[in-house]
Amino acid sequence: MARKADVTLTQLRYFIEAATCLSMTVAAQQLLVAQSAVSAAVAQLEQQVGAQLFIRQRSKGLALTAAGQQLLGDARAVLAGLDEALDAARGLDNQVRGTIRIACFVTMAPFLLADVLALVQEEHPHLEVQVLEVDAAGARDALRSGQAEMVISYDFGYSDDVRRETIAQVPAHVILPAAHPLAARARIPLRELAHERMILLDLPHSREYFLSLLASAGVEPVIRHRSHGYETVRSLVAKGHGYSILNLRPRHDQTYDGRSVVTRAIADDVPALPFVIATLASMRTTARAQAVADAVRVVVGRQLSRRD
Amino acid sequence: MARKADVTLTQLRYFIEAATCLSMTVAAQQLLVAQSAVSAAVAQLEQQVGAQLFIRQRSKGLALTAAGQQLLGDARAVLAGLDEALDAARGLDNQVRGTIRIACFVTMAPFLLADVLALVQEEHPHLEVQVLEVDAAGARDALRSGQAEMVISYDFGYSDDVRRETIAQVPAHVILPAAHPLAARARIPLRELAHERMILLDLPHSREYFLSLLASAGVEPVIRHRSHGYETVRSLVAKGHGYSILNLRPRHDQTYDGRSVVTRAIADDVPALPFVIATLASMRTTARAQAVADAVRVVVGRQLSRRD
DNA sequence: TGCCCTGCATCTGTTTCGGCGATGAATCAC
DNA sequence: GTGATTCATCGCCGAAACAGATGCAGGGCA
Repeated sequence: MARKADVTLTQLRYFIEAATCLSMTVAAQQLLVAQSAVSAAVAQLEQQVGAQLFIRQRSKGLALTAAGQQLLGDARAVLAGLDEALDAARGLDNQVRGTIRIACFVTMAPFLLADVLALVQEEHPHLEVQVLEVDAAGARDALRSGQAEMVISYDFGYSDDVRRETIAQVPAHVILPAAHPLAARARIPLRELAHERMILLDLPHSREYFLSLLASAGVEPVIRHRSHGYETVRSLVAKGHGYSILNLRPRHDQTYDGRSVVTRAIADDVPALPFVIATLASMRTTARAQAVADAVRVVVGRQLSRRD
Repeated sequence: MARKADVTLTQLRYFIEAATCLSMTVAAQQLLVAQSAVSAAVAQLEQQVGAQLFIRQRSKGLALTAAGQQLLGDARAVLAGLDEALDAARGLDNQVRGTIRIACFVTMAPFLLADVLALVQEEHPHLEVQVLEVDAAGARDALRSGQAEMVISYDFGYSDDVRRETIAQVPAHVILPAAHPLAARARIPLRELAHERMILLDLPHSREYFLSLLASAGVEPVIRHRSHGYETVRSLVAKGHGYSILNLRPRHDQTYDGRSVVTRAIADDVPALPFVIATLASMRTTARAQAVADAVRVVVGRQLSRRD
């Protein structure tokens, strides 16, 4: 006996139409196929189901058997369910609702997420955003594994299979203890830092970036401390342990432990960090991702204009 | 954009297997097809759905996108629903449950139905029998149109597309008013009825049968009354309006209006009426029909043995 | 850094399957 | 009987699916 697994959607569709019209000839016209196709499809379906579905009344139409009646209803339900499932899968790409998972580079999170999430919620109340805070390696993994549909980060030399949209350029700056002699200068040449002690924000890609800035000015830094934590670095600097180089810049200079840092521009012509929204090149951009990207652009634009 | 109507069950099955294995290569082995087939099927499905379902991680497996997650669950549900529907359609042919519609020749109904229905209900509590009382033409129509899956009747010269199983032979007999001179005879030669007045049970096939019996004895009957009703014929006979010829024979000779008839065998060697169970030759006999047929055989067997 | 292994995509030749059109068989209406 | 209707069947064809080989990219390892 033929296995039910071999039943075809076409067979079901032809059967439904034939059962609806109670005529294979009419059904064939409706379906824009030859009558023989309908006849063959129904015959196959009957064989595979193992039950007679129609009673053939020569020169009259068809009549449904009990099994046919039963299958007609069920088959309609199955096809409707399939359509619904496909629409749902489609809809997930095209509607700004449901859930989107994104990743955000850890140091950026406190600067952006609150505003971005608020803006998205305002614009698209039915879209829920789940955020993963990641480092450079984590960003790549999150994209690849599908854990995150998009990543907010710097441009960590992503491979070609990652699509990047640059939102802004974030210049590096120097932070110093308030009492530091160099704090008197408006702009600090990196060369001047050669013999100062440095507090390094020690994150995978950031680390190499900071060191490359100094190297381009011929400076090999004296690294006094390393930390994964952005605020930890600031407090170490404020306490007088050394200077640091950072990109994002809080709106104030206070630290958690009540001190403060001073922020100074870099006099050298050094590259800023590209702030990007990264997605997989192999994935079509969904409307949901676009909505979040829009919010990020707006928030970043606001923060840049405030700083001027 | 490709229409969702072109989605194939094979595509769904391959997709589900690939999503389950998180690998097209493994899925292909499970499915006993080439890896290229799975790859192509998934690619087509993605195109037709209009959404990306997998994230391809070279040299690693696959990861499901949000749309893929969604579709995986829905597709499984659809396939399960389809299997269920096919099983249901199949089951209707193989299980003795649900509903069966049969037809019964009108004059037989009061002799058989009560016992048959009781027996079926006893043997198969989950099987409901719906009965249509029909004449000879109605029996044929009921079969053809699917209104009845089987018919209990005499053999009305059904065409070849009707399968007949003969259950019994029902001999014709003569009924007379109690006071009739011929009532003294144990067996009555038809020739003796030549000048008697006849009450004809006037039903399509029965009519021709009764007249053919008389004709075979060279008798052209004097028809005094015709009636479609079996009991009407009996009461007319009891009242003395004439004689009649019938086949089935009540267990008593009383009539509704308090009179009685006498029943006498026919002396001539005339053909009995074949009592048959008729079904469409083009339909496989279902277990349900078989169950009812069994009950009919038992009931008819009982009634014949009682009469001896 | 170079090599191998893995895993998906793609290409090519082959086969299978579904559909078309014509024909046949059975029935009904006239 | 004749024509019309309706479904089944047959031969042919084209498109689609498949298998197998190859290509390509990334990860792991030495």
